[in-house]
Amino acid sequence: MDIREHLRSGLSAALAQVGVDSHDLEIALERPANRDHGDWSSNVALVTAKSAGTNPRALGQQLVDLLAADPPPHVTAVELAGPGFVNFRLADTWLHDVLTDVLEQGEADYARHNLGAGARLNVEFVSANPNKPLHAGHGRGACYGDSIARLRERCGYQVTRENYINDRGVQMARYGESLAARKRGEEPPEDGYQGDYLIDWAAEMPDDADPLDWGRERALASHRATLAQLNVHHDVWFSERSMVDSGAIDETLSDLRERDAVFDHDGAVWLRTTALGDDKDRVLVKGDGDLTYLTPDIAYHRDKFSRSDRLFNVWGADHHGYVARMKAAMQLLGHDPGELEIAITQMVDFTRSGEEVKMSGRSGDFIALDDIIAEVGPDAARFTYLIQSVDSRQTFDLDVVAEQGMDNPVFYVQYAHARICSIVSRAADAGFRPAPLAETKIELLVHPRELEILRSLQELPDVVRLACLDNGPHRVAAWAREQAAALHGFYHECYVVGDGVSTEVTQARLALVAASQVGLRVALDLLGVSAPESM
RNA sequence: GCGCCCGUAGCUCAGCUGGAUAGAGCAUCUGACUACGGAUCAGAAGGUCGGGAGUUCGAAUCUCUCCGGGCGCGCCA
Repeated sequence: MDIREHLRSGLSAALAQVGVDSHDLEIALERPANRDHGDWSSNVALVTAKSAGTNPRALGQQLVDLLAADPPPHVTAVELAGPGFVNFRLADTWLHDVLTDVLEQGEADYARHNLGAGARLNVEFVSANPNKPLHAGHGRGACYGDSIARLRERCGYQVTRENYINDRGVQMARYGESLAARKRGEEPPEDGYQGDYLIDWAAEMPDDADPLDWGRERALASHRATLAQLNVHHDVWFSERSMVDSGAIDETLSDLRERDAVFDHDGAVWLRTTALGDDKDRVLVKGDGDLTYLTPDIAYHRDKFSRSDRLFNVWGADHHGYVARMKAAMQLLGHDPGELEIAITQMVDFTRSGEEVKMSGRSGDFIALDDIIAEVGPDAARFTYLIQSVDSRQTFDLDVVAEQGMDNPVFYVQYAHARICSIVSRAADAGFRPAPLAETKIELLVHPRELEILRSLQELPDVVRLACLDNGPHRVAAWAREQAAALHGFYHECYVVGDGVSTEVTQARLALVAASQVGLRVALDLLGVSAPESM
């Protein structure tokens, strides 16, 4: 049971005794940054003093006196501090409860939540054009989208990972022409695709193949292989072209027409998005009868909604301007725009030896995602993409990330996991077998290093919940680093197996490292990074 | 001009639904194994949280404004 439940009910009862109604109040409890302020602290007195017609310190003192007279479990002291904080000091036993929780719930259930209540969530990410290999910039969205999916799965959503294939329209026609030209040994057309990869692909292409169809499959095979290296696997690859054949696009247009969401003007068909927060109305069908890019996109989102309760899109920074129109379009189709979440990932810069590595979309002059993975390895690539908030522009230093040393947090975390495996196997060699928790004297865990591991583990459920709520997997990466630091520090000061260590302490510490391992495995899995047993 | 993101230690970044003395890694300096992997650990130093104003018991966090950087603002995709 979460210690905060105990403290909350104690505070709630005390508030009732002094005549403050706390029923509709979420009593905040936090771990003070400063240890001198105790193990847990509440600001209820500061928050409620005004409405109670008193001042925070006076109210706080009343609460402290009541709580001290009848302390909640584990509480050894209750103190008033600062402007009116109620601070709790706890016996180490509260952390021993954390150990029990972690080991009883295990990797499968610790830090699992039910925020989604089983709702079907469609997470669409990557969705790169099927006419070139994935480039380094795609890596961020790929790893982010996949970790979002993992977080949501752990938090009670039924997730579908989806990749949209823009396989219709002029850019695909140009791609087919470029591929055919390369096949003939010619340069691609001026408005075609210039990248060297086309030379290789053309060489692979059978003489009788349709360049567009074959080229589409070739590009998708390339995407699939690259993503697989990053441990990213989509459940659905959804073709834009399929919506022409299925009539989904026409259906969408008539649906919008029936809802009076479109109007005709200057020979084009317009969507009324201004009424819903967009800058201007948007053309769906151009004067020449062609569709704009927006129309299939709307049809696609309409289709996703037909099979999902909620949608989550990962878009690059260059697409943030389309958020308002897509939300407006969904609203015009009768959906709650709040059920469509769109995350924007800021751009990534690559440096090597401090020098910027140039990327330009023109003439296919880009760093291939494959090359990044080959240079730094899949785990380092994933961890690096994910350790930073996607709201910030990222600088990805290839030298630093490729280094298998201290500059590189992924190895630091993985090493902590490998080290635990090593300890366990060492203990096994010395004749120690994992004992049932009931027979383990976990109350022997009193060293500050031991308790630090447990404090950190106690935070993991909160970290996972928050990371899910604010779509920030980087929080999990930061936690993993902290847990690893706690483990390494423990390792140096507390021997698990050794001449001066009693059997009981060895058993207790084996339980402790097992719990740390559970936490590390949960975190690494959410990040899609492997947890090696040796390195 | 309008919209979104960012501005925190020398560098790369956390912290942002308000909490007490603003954190981590790297870099710099000083230390630590005759027992579990030194890819480790301990310590030191390092700050006008871009500037200003406001909200209040309290602001890196919320509001306004200004400055600086990035990305967008098509009957292109």
